[in-house]
Amino acid sequence: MWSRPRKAPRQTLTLERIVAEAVALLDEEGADRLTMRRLAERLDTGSTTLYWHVKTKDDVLDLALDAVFGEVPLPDPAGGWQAAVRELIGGWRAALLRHPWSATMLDRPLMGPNALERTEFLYQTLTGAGFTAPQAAAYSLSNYVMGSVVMQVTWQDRDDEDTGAFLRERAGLYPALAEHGLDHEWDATFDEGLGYLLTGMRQAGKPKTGRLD
Amino acid sequence: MWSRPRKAPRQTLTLERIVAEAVALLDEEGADRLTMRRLAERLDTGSTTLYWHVKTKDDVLDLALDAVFGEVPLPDPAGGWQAAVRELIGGWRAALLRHPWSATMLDRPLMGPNALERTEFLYQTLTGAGFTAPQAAAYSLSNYVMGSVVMQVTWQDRDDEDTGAFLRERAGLYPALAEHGLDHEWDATFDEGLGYLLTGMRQAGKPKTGRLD
DNA sequence: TCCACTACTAGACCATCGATCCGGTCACTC
DNA sequence: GAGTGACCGGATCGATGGTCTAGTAGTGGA
Repeated sequence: MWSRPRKAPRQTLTLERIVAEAVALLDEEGADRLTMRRLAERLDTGSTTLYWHVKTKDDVLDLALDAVFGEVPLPDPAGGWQAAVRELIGGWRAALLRHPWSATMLDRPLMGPNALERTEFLYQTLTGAGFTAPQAAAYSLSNYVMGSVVMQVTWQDRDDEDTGAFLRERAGLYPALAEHGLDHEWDATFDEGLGYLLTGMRQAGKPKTGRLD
Repeated sequence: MWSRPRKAPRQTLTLERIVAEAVALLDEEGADRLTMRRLAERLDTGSTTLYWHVKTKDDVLDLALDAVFGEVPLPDPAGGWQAAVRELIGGWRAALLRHPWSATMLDRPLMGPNALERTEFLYQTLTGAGFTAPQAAAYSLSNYVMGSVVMQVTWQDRDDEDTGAFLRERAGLYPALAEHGLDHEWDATFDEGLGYLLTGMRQAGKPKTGRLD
């Protein structure tokens, strides 16, 4: 998708409008309700027309997902690498949570310009902090956000009543889970886990470079 | 009479056979090639028949996914909590990677008995290690595995040629990414990130309980 | 011995989807 | 003012998830 050359625009229907409407539709109705027909209808056109601007439906999804990444603010690096990482990752998470459908789509290559820009920022922040091989750190951090969002989106809107009851019924089988796993303070838990990662990264880096704090 | 084919004996089609065949089909052809028709064909029956054993296709997927979790060995807790966690999480990752299609399905509630058993084990290991509130730790760890698998599955089979070329062409835009982000030693990187997490967890727990080592 | 009942199977069918074919229309350019 | 290429859409294709209808084979009861 990203490597294909862009067609010249004309007027009424533009790629931007398509993407914006796709995001709106996804926000309002969810991933499984996005069909080319429905999207076309909202844009007051025929489904065929969309295929002039876009090769497949997957293109629409790729573009919509990258639009979400575009909402992630790039932090000011002046506050130190850990603050920058926290801010970037936090914004990353917030943007994905604002558009819960995006969690279902993280299994596609994030090669859009917005996603790449954020990843590049992460790598630069980490190398700037003294990591000579920032890959593992960047990998851990992005894995952690992705996983967190997928997990939260999967569980938070499901009837907490239902899962709660389900697990409590089986408290005999899963005692620790039933006792500690039910109430979720998503934000706090996320921050705590991010803290673990940053602590570990600081520790691992220190002996080598002495700069990571 | 004698030329008539003997009708297959009773009990030919069981839920177990359906799930096993679904996993095999998913392994061989991938998630998007699993259709009820194809699955029925492989089981030498009609697609309708499947719906006697199963309510929807999602049921098949839920069962198949939980079957993958069933492959994750439960470690021996005797070696200490960190070894147990490493072993559980490593086996978790390995099982998912053996069935790459499973990465696409992590956005559904993992309420199967096999998945729950592993989660319970994780919670028990962590509480046994002295974590009074093991939720954040368990959350971090499972998020990390999930994210790692999704990331690796997304990227490793994609033509490394293509993404490599794509990024190198844009090395001006994404210098740090092009320099450090291309070669992947998946296993080592995963272990390193897991190390960060465990270090962070140890540090965080120590002052409170003094037992986490 | 017969009959009802359960477990199970299949073909035809429905609505819907992504995508394409083919036939247009409109705004520019030469 | 003819032509060209950007743009649009109705009809349609093949495939899918799922249901309806119509069974059949074996089992237990009377």
